[in-house]
Amino acid sequence: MTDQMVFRAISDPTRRSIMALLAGKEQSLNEIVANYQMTRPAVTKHLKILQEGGLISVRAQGRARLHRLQPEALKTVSEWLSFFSQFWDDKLADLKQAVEADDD
Amino acid sequence: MTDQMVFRAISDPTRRSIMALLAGKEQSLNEIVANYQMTRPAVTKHLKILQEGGLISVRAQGRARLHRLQPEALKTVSEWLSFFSQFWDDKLADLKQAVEADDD
DNA sequence: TTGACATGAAACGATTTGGTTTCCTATAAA
DNA sequence: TTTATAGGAAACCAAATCGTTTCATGTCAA
Repeated sequence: MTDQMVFRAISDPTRRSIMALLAGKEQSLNEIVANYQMTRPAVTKHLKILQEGGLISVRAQGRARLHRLQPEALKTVSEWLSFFSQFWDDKLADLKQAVEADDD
Repeated sequence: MTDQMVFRAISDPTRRSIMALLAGKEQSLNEIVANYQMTRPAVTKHLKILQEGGLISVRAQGRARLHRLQPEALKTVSEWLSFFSQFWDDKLADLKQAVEADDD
């Protein structure tokens, strides 16, 4: 579950769409598939890559497997971004730092 | 220069490394190449993809072509992230919104 | 204007990616 | 204990990705 796996996971539009879909509630494979025109195995592969990036978790419930978003994995991206954000918006970067320092 | 091009551009570790390299100062192709073990044409291709994502700009100076980071393009990623950040850190998301609202 | 240097362009190749079809397994319900 | 349903796995394919080598072009300096 390296940093690279996260960046890889979010690079595909279908996967970002699935993340948005799961933001509301956990969903089974078939529920997710219903939102796309691709086949079930194709979606399964996207879910596997999201899982490898730590962006979703899966739990079995009977014969269904429920997929849940794990947004904390996006902190990797957030931290990477914050380095560059100073170049476009110092004010925001400073505030962000302050908040994060306050949290820890 | 769609959103997808930005996500594509940052998905490769070499390209993220080049971005960090250019954060300090603009650099010529050969200067950039000196930092990697791959050939010049390989780096050229990475630079092209970064350009397509709007993440760098290029200007000619004599026979050199200077590459400069355009970090504003990362706002696309930042905005995408902010949607999910509410799920892991409401406080930070709120502050961020407040700052951005103040800026506009 | 010749030579050196910075870059561009084209052709090629191995691997990864994103999709498919087909078949198999496991669980719930009748 | 069948049967329908949810999902997994394997084999395959086209296109994209990331790299290479080779050759061409443009610009500066002597």
